[in-house]
Amino acid sequence: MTNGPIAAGLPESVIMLVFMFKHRMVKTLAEAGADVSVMHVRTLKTIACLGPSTPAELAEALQRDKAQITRLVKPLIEQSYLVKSPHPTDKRSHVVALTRTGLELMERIAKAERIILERMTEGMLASEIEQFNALAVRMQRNLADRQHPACAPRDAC
Amino acid sequence: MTNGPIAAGLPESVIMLVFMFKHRMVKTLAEAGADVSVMHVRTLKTIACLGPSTPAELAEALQRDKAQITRLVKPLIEQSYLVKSPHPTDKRSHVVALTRTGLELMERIAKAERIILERMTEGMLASEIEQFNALAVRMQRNLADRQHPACAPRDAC
DNA sequence: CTGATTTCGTTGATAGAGTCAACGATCTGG
DNA sequence: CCAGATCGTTGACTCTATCAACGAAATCAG
Repeated sequence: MTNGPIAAGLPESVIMLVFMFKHRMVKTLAEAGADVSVMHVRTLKTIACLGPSTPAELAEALQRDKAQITRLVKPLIEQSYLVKSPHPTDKRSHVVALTRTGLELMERIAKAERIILERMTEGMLASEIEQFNALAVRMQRNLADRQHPACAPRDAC
Repeated sequence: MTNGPIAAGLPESVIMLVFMFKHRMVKTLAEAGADVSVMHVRTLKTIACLGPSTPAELAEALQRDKAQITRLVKPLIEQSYLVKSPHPTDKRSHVVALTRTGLELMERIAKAERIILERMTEGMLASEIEQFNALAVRMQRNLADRQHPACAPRDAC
């Protein structure tokens, strides 16, 4: 029934990895003078990936509470990285889309993130990186709530 | 100079994986009636690994601010999972150690965590799990601050 | 030894991240 | 049309994280 011995350090190593990655991102963003947090960056990336989106769509894609989406999007609109337009068919809702400024910010961020990723994967084969990513996705899907269709596997962008 | 194309989804997949793992841990801990957070669990595990430790040692092992260690340890002492004893040679410091109650809690937590890990690694080969873990450790070390000796690679327990 | 500096853990302040409950507005199905 | 579901927002709260300042103790220089 089991998969044999499970590496006890598995959670630790990944938690630490993510912590360090976020840590570097925060520092890099601060140095770049971008007044956004890691979650703001993930929000922007998700919108770049999905196209103009409703808060509900972002909440599903990021697996976050809709309340948090509201609070993430607000400063991004204030800083003109996003624009809010009324939803075409549902007056309760609206869609947020990247502005030109938002796209420019994302380009700067992508450049910074690329440097971090290159350092992170230093000395690793492309095939190793690819496999690591694939395994992360598999485990993520294994942990997803199977009862809840919204948590079904999503394709990368 | 580069490693070729870097999977753009790498940060996303790992961030999401860690988020989901923590999410399950929080739920599991609540169900088990353990009034501790994920960081509390990591603190206990670190002490179990290192043995009786000073806050400074925990801060280094967990890569967290010493202030946060103070705040993590406090409720664990209040709940009698840890005991604080004076440091043998340094009157400024002290050591925290697991109590019998703390060890019992850790056993319960280990059992719960094992279930999560089995689900997470469902359908994966032991070799895949092992390799994933090894790659995570390598990337974590690549990101560690090389100037700062405290961030040097640590052996697992 | 003595004084200057450093280090130890604690505390306060602040910010980010995440969750839950409630609400008004709107949509939808009967 | 009306009852119930859904949308985004807000309030309140917890956990996580960081930085600066502090008293106490250790250490180092002279």
